[in-house]
Amino acid sequence: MSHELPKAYDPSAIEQRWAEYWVREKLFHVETPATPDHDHTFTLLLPPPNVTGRLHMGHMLNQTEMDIIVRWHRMRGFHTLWLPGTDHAGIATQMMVERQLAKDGKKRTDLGREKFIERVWEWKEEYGGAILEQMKRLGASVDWERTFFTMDANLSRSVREAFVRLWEEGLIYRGAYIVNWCPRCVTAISDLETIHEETPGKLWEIRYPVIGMEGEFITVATTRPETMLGDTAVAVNPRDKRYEHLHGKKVRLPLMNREIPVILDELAQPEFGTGAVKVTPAHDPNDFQAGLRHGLEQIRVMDEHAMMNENAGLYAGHDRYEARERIVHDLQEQGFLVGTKDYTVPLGKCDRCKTIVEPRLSTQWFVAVNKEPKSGGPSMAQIARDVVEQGYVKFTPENYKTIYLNWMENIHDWCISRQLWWGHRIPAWHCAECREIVVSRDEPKQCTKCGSSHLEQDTDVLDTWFSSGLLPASPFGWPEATADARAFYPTTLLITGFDILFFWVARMIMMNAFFMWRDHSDPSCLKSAVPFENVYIHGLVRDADRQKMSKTKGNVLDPIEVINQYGTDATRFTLASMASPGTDIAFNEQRVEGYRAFANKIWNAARFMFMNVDKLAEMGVTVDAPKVCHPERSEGSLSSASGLSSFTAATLEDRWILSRFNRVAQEVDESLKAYRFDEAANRVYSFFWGEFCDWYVELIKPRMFELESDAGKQTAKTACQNTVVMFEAALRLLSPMMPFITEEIWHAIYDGKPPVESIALAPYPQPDPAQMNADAETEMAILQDLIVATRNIRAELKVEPKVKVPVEIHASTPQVREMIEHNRGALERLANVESVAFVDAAPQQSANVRSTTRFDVRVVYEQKIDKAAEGERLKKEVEKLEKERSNAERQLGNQNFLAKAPAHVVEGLKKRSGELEVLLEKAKAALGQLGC
RNA sequence: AGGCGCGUAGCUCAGUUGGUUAGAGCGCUACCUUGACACGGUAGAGGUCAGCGGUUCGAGUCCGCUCGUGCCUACCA
Repeated sequence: MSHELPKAYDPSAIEQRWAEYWVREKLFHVETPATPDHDHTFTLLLPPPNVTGRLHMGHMLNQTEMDIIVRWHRMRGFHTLWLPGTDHAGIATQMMVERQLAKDGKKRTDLGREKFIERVWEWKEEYGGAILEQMKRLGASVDWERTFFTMDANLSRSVREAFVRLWEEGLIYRGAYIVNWCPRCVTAISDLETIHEETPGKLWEIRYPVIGMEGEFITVATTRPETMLGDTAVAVNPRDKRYEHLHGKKVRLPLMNREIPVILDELAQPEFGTGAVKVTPAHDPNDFQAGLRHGLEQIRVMDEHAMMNENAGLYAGHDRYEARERIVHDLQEQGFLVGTKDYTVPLGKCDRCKTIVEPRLSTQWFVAVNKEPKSGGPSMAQIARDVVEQGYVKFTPENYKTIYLNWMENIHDWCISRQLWWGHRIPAWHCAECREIVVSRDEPKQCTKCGSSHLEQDTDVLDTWFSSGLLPASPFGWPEATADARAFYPTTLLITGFDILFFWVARMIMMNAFFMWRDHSDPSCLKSAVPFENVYIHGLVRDADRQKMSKTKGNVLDPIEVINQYGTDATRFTLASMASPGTDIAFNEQRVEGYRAFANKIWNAARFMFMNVDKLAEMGVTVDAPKVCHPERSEGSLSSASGLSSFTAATLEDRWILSRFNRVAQEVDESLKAYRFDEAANRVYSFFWGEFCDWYVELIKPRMFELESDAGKQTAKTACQNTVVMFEAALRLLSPMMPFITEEIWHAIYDGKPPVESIALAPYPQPDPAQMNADAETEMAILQDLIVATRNIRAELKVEPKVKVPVEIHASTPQVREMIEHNRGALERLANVESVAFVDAAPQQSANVRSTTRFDVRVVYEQKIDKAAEGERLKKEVEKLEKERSNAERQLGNQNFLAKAPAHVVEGLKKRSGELEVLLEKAKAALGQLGC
């Protein structure tokens, strides 16, 4: 093989190419298996981004985590499907197109519903794929062939099916209730889409004169005085003695001059304020309920834009806040305003446009989540609780289980209708003759009640989350029991952010579990009804100062720009290395720089490897590329081998790196099983850089460079072969986290003729206990200590870097001595040592000596040293050792400790105590030698 | 108003069921262009684990309180 990697690592030169290759070759496409095999299938649904979306850091974190898990499973031989799609995003998309129309001075009503929807589809075709294109640059290994859209024909069919079934079960109802209304979006929104913010406001106290009782008033308080125009009663608590004399009376509503009754209702709480409350059934949810209890008239005083309407008397035509000012002014003028207080109100705002929500009486469609279906069985919320309580859906981190159950416990009916045009139109038709509502999967020809053919479809569309709540069953063809559904449902895992836990995760569990459970032939089987078996919830990506990224703050980082600057691999690795469960990520560009350096390190290690392979090739010595088998994907069985069968463990460093690799492979597997992306990333990082590059490569260099004799060439061949084999395996280990650079180097190792089309299809290294070697690790640790100690003395003595020095070594045992003798070359090379001499007695302590329990090493070098600094260093060490020793002595002298602590802890401490004696003695001797 | 979480080196964070010497990256200091890499190498400085009290042979880890800080949920005028 002959390889020419460019001198500098340049991610932009390779990443685009591989991203396109993976898509073009359909490498991550999976067929539907003929026979389902859930134990060896891994399915994951991409939380579908909005068609209006642009990729942000949150997406990138989410997708990096998913891609790592997906690639890891795929390489371990699972039949792996990562299903992508986009969401039609009702309000957001409609707003986008409306804005486009506004540029031509047009409104959607100018076009009419049909033409407008056509425009939205055109928009979607043109711009809707942008975010998916961006995803490709991240290397997301999704099955592009299966990309869905929530308004595709088959998904729309699922939506209609779900709606009709819920209607038939009596779980969908329509009626006039108070809903959260956004006057800017001109639609109802759900409770969840209303965000509450404590906002400073005012509390106005107004007195209503009691009719027939001159000089008598009832004082009420309100934060929204404009609603008083719609008051139809004043409520007092029946137990409230203060108002007993007013029972059955009427009051005159100021400004409107309307007579309204004093009613007795628990709505009014004696402890709060004056104990009397104005009742506005058309503009407040509590008042609405009270209104129903007392048969009060509902007077709407605002229109859908929150402008005061014809019922608002003098104030008609004014905006709600303008009207408020005028009303307060007029009340003051007319002597009805008793007081004004500062007051903090929890204001509801529209999640999308931040407009203050107006509670509004309007006719909407609702899902009764707590109600039992007509044909029997538990409610939707009940099933949603059951599947989680019984562990069929597992949350990581676990505390989200409690949060979820808590929310599910207090869940209210869900308003699912929206007064928009873009979305799934409600499959209900109103009879023009008899007002009957006909709910149907297909457009009905005639009214089921009176037979009239004058039917008009309801104009509302469904909440976007109604359709996404049917994922992942819908793209698999629900309600049909398709082969896809059998093979891939329930999905294995869902990875998402906590911000959509209630919006989406909870609704998916609720809707899927409800329908699948009822579909199931064996209804006791909740296990197979769930939409996914595991949920992993990750944190938020914040800026470097832990601030939430937001457009208004201007601290939003565009992942594509970060990628352009540092490369996708480095950016992915950064996110992975910081993704510790349960915590947010403070995204720091310096960190990305560090991981770009890591990629560069790998790149250069590869160049070193290829340089030597090529040098040998020129001498006629061939180094073979390692053989890698294709994971047996149809079987789904895990490849048990580390892929290191052609590694020759000839020397200590060989045995050591082989052992370390297997141990690291094990740790990475364990980390990923627990979604510890940070641990997995850090393990691979420190292995590749801190062990493979810093030690192994340095240690084998002598073997690589001695090419004079035939024997030398053979030694070099083995060393080189080992490097290639180890490198190749390490690439596979790293590949899920850094798919691009690993793919590039991997193909280079195989000289463009790899055993499979992609490293992503090669087997993931699995730990092999037979290749682990505790002795080699211990010996290597001693050798490393020896080298570091020697370097340490050199630095302390300020030996010129280029000067080689002789050392004397006293080994604690013959075995240690033998090991050092075997590896004296390493010591000479890595610590710049001229010669090694072994001595029988431990050398006298001095600044030239370092001691451990295994060896003493003395550098033979005469140089005036900084006595003060050396003394300082030794004093510190003695202090530290003494403190530790006294701790140990105290513990070991404690009968309770000896009796209660586990044996290995006691043993360990005894051993350490012995070591401390030796080390302390030596350190003290050194200090004495120094004359301190 | 309820609920949850966090506070460990200058910065960003690890620290698994309490167990011997609290770690990493970046930054910092000194030295080094050694035949892959200055996006590099070698050595080093830096922590009373927010504070107080308790449980325990033993606490960064468990419990209580205090201070600081962040988030979620909620129809009280």
